[in-house]
Amino acid sequence: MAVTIRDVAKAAGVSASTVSRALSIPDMVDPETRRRVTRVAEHLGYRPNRAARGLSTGRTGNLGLILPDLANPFFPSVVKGIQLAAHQADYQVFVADSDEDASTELGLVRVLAKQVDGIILCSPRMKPAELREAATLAPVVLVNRKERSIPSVSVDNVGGMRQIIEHLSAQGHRSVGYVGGPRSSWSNRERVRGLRVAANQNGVELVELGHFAPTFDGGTDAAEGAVISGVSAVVAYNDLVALGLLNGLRDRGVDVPGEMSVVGIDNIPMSAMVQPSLTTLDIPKDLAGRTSVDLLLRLLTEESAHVARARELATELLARHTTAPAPTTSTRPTGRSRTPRL
Amino acid sequence: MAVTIRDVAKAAGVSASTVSRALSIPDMVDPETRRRVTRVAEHLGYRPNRAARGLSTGRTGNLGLILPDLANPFFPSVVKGIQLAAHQADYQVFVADSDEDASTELGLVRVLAKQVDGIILCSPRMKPAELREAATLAPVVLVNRKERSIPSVSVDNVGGMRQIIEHLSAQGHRSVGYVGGPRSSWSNRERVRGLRVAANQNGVELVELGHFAPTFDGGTDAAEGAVISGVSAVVAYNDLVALGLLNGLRDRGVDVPGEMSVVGIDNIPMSAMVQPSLTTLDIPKDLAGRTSVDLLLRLLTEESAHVARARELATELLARHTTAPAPTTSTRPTGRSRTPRL
DNA sequence: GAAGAGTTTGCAAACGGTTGCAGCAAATGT
DNA sequence: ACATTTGCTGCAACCGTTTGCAAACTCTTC
Repeated sequence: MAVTIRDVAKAAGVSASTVSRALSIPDMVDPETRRRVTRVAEHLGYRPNRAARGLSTGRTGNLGLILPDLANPFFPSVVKGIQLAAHQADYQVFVADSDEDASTELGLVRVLAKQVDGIILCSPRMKPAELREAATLAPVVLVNRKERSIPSVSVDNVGGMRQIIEHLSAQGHRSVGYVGGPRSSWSNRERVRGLRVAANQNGVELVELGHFAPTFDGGTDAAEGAVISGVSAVVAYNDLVALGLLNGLRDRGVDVPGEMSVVGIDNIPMSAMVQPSLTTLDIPKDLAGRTSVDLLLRLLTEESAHVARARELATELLARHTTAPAPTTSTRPTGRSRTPRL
Repeated sequence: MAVTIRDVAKAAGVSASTVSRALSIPDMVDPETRRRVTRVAEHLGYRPNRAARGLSTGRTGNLGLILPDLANPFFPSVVKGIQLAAHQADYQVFVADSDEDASTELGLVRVLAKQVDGIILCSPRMKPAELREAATLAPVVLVNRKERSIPSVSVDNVGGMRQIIEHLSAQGHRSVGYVGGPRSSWSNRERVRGLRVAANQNGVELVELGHFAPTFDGGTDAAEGAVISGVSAVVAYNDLVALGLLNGLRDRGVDVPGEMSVVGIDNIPMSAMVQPSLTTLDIPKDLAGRTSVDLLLRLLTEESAHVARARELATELLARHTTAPAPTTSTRPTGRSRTPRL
């Protein structure tokens, strides 16, 4: 049916090996033959069968990507970055969504392991032991997470939290709430840690408001607690939560940013569209995707020894319109004060 | 490195063929042998190499999925539906994002064709001739689009548009605007067509406001024209556009739904979160994904002759809070009138 | 007890590539 | 003119499966 290497060989009057070499190790064959072969191949519309090639070389030209939830607007940018970088290197990407279920993820790793050259794993919930098991099944790069001895691309959470706290502190907030994400999430733990350190250093009181689902509804649920706690600003686990929180606050008649400042994390597209637009910590999603592919391919090709195995990306606070100076008892909050930019 | 069928064979004291059969055509081997083989395979952690299997059977166990933009919140649900159905049938999915570029898409089809058993193609922009070319390269199922002779899963756009117009008409709107999507989009053309028919039948004037990018910003851009046109309600090409439009209208001080009603299409998650929540035409995204896999696999296995090749899914109007009775010259719009439900 | 039928198994040839090795011709060295 | 290197090519084995075919064996059946 499809045109094979032997078809090309016959048509060009050479052996299959020569065709193979003409296409993949060009300067091992005579320029004249090479030209003829490539012309014939082109003409016949020959495309090497990657599966077959994979069989003999052990390299499939495929990458696997496992992530918890494609519907979370954080991920599409990452995926796009990954796809872009992969395609440029002539790799295809298998994407698998685990529906936020860590056990499914390990299963997916098992299934994918044999079919790909490496796996990009975005699994905030897997346990360290599981991660290490996964890493034995195939070359793995972790995204948005660090784990001893496994290559990873992560984000400077601590630095990001510092930026957030400093921004709030500079505006006079002395008591800041944190609407936490899932207890089992690695990022969540990192963020709490970063917030504590930064709060401490800036003389700010950090009030942990509990754990919530990393969704819009999770944020809505958190509004009540935020109001009661008496903080003047709240940081949310991510933008989706922050958006829900904004919604919950509005329902309760709390003016943002006049009476309460809100900060998100991720900078998902929606955060700039909403009104007032959300102050948030930008995470370079697309870059993270590209970097992870870059790292993975390096590990596959290079002697893998002397390549930096953990990369940490910088974040940047985008001061938009949900943060403002803390209301004081003496002054009524204006709600129209200009939001300072960093 | 990995354990092969021969390893299992040796360990079980049988030939490779027997192992192969024990696992894939169980009742062709002696129950006793079968038991032994499966036990050994299990114990050794044997997993058949799919690429190798693909080589000899011609079936890869992979499906390709090509779509224009993962970042468009419409698609993740579709992708999830596809993945779910595919995994259940023991297929893996290659996902490729074309960045809204139709020519990239044809290239992707070419690349994927040899590596997958079939392709699910979601390409609003490809020309019919290109689609037909694509369909010659691999079994193809179209999603959200119909094209003579190519199997497809689409949505009842005309019926949906009728629901929208009837809803608006019932509330006294006599002049309805349409914020169009890209000129080259098939769905857009279908929607215009459906709107015209329905408007005609309901004695409603349809004002086409032009073509806009299928994004939030596209919607924002459309606001000015909508206001000027003097319509009392506007239908947007999709929810993203509707959301942008809402934003643009607010900037201009136009009260929704008091002075202007707005209807979206797609029912993306965000549409329920925004305030006021968006009245929109729900498209069964997840179902569309599952159906497309179902159809594709049927075409691959069944004698493919007598399987319905085009499936059309029903839509449902979700009346939320951006639609209300048309303002009249005699009565001032209240803006707080209760939005009727269908 | 031999022939025929039915099971169960193994051999070997694919599937479509890659690659070590050997062969051959031309170029180079002396 | 001969030996040696160099450059290019083909042969054949291999990657891990599946599968047509035939061999071997076990039952029936007459």
